[in-house]
Amino acid sequence: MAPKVSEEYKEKKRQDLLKSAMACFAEKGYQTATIDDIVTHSGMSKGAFYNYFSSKEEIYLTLLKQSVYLSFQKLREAIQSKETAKEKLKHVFDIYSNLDFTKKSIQNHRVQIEFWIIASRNDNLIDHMKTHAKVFHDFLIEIIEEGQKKSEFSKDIKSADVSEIFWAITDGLFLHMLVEKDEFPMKRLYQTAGKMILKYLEK
Amino acid sequence: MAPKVSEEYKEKKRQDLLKSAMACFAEKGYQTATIDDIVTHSGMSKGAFYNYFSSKEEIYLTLLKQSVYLSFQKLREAIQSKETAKEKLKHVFDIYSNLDFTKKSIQNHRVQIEFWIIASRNDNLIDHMKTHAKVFHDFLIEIIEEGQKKSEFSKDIKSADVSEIFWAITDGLFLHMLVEKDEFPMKRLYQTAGKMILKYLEK
Amino acid sequence: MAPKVSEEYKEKKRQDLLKSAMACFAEKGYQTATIDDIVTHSGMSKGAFYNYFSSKEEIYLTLLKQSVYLSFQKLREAIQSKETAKEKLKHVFDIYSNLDFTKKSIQNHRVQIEFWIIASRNDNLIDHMKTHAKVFHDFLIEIIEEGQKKSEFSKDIKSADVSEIFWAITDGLFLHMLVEKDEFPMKRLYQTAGKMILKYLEK
Amino acid sequence: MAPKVSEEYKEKKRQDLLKSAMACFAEKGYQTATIDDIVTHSGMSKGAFYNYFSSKEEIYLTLLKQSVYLSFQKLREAIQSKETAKEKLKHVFDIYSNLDFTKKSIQNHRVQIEFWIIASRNDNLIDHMKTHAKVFHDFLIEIIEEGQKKSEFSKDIKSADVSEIFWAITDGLFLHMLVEKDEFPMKRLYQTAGKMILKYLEK
DNA sequence: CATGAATGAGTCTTCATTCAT
DNA sequence: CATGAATGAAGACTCATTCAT
Repeated sequence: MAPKVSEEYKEKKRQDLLKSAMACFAEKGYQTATIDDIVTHSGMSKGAFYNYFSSKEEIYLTLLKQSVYLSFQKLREAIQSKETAKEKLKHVFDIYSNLDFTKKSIQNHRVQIEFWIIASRNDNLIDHMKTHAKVFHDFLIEIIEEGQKKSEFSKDIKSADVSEIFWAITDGLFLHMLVEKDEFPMKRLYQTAGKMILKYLEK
Repeated sequence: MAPKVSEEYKEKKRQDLLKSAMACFAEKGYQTATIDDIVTHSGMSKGAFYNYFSSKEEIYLTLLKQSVYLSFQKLREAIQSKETAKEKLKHVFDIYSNLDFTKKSIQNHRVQIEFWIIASRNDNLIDHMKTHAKVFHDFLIEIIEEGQKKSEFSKDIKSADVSEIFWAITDGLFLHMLVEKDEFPMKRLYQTAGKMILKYLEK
Repeated sequence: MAPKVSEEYKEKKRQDLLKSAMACFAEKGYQTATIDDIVTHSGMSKGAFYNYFSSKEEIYLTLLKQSVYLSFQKLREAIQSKETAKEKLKHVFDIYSNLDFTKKSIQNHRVQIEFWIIASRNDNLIDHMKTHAKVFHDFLIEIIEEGQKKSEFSKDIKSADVSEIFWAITDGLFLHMLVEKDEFPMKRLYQTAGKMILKYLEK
Repeated sequence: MAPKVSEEYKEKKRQDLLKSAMACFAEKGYQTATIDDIVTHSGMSKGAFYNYFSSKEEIYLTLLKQSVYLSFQKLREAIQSKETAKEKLKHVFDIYSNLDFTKKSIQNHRVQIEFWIIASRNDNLIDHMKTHAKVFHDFLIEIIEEGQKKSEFSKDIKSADVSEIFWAITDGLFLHMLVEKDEFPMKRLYQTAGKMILKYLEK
């Protein structure tokens, strides 16, 4: 027999909880945010929460998987129209430097970085983290190696290292932005970093 | 009334507690590490702890202030002997790329990054953090501008931005190392980043 | 308004729920088994459950009343063909010593004993329990006194006490069997107990 | 350095908690009695409880071990002065039939029997239970076999079976007493059971 | 009647902090 | 000053029961 509420209804509630959880984890951090915070934020009851997620940890992980997945999807799509490796790379820099650095967006990044630290203390989560990191890492390596094949970029350069440095800059800048907030010239810094990397890649 | 114990004795106990606290916060994180963990690690009693620090938060803050201060001192001393700005900069890269990436060292960095996140949620701590960041930031700006004055580096470049990117790379790489652990070629990555920055700075 | 479904249909569902409840209470105990366990086991919905029983307690009580009733019916029927009191008594011993000590049967006994304990804490249930106990108790007393009248058994013996001891042995052995499980020589023990009682009853 | 409170003080508190726990488990049962019930009964705080026992389960187990141990100690001591096996056995019957069937004593037995059921659902506890049961079981077997050696008792009888039946009667009678309460002629029943067993053992 | 999502009081457990000794 | 037992507020999670659909 069909369930009394539609799947869309349930999915919406689930997403509401995820949104509330993101807001709470961002504001207070994983440990400090409570289930009560989340359900109060979402207007649901505690019991309802546990109908959708089995634990605080589970919603946290779901949140992370989802947001990482979504941001990677966007990245991949954005690149498709570009021809040369250099253009692709530039576009990646553009995307990151044009992110809306609204409060909400910043908070998402805070959750991501916090997770990185939490994961580093937990063997189960580490694998999870590595897998996600690899997706982004490989994505950039692919572009760089394409550029090397097409002789846009120097062949003497280790693509993996440049990719690693790019993501380090990304995470490092976000980390700093968390503290510096409004005064942080994220856009300009990102573009500068882009130039720096391109200059290094070019022969 | 004359104090019953010498100041040195008290200072030693304080330092013991700080060391234990660092070990515990590094291993478990600020929220997860308990006062019990710290006093057990240090061999003292809970009562003793509260004679030296008024709260868990206080020892955490003290720790951070102290450890940042120590690492900056080392940095400043290390470059004194160098002549040119380029040499100084290279030396900074060298220092970071030759850090001992032992478990203990990694854990200290984890504490630092975690603090960055915690601070970002607390207006009182943010100022604190900014002040500390500024010390490192200014240190690098000074070197870069010296290089620009001496025409070692291009004058078209914003020194503050390069400094910011350098510290972003530093924090970003440490963040990634936390997860990748032993397999992470920190040294090579640091040297690559150094080359990248130098190439960008040079005319 | 005419009922929408037949009485048989409703009774069938009720019995299904009772069976499921017995299985769950047996497996997990009254407190630990949940309504969810019961409805999952029966394939019904929680709402359906509450159409047939007003509470967890109610289904529990219903179960107990029913199962005690059933087992007594069997006992009474089994005796009818026997002539002498001694034969009747022996047959009771036989019936119990030949019960199938399958997992399911053991679990039923567990439920019975557990109910005994739960009832002992609740004045309403105690009367209930006493009434049921009395049925079994009187049944045995009747046989023994018949034997005394017919001079099969010694008249110096208090029939009620022997009956009480018989049921104590029965419940005690089942209790021990719950723990000893497969290794428990229930059949032999029951027969030994039977001989012991008969020897005592005989002049 | 010496602890600030004596070991006796701590042991007393521990025993207070055990007493309170026994009272609460007896009154409400393991599942229904709460930590709050126990600490309220003992006049301590919830936190204090967890200084002495790590969980509700732990205090429950401790309680069981202790009370079983104590009652067995008493039993063994009581026997020592007796010469013949028959006298020993009679004395065991006497001890049980002269137990004070006060409310408190009855409640202890309720806890014991309830534990038997709980243990039967948990593989870890079952072994525990078997071990305890064996102590009592072996104790009786020893006496019976001594009587067989000395020709006080028939050699055709399986000592283990008689022992098993004795303990079954004991537990069975206690179970029934829980429900019948004051009206239950425990003493007389126990003596009757004793005669029954002795008659069976004698040649 | 059936469904199963929602409710929220109730439970165990943790832990920063206090304070009598 | 040192000790560590005591405190109790707070938090994650459960589950019998209700009720809108």
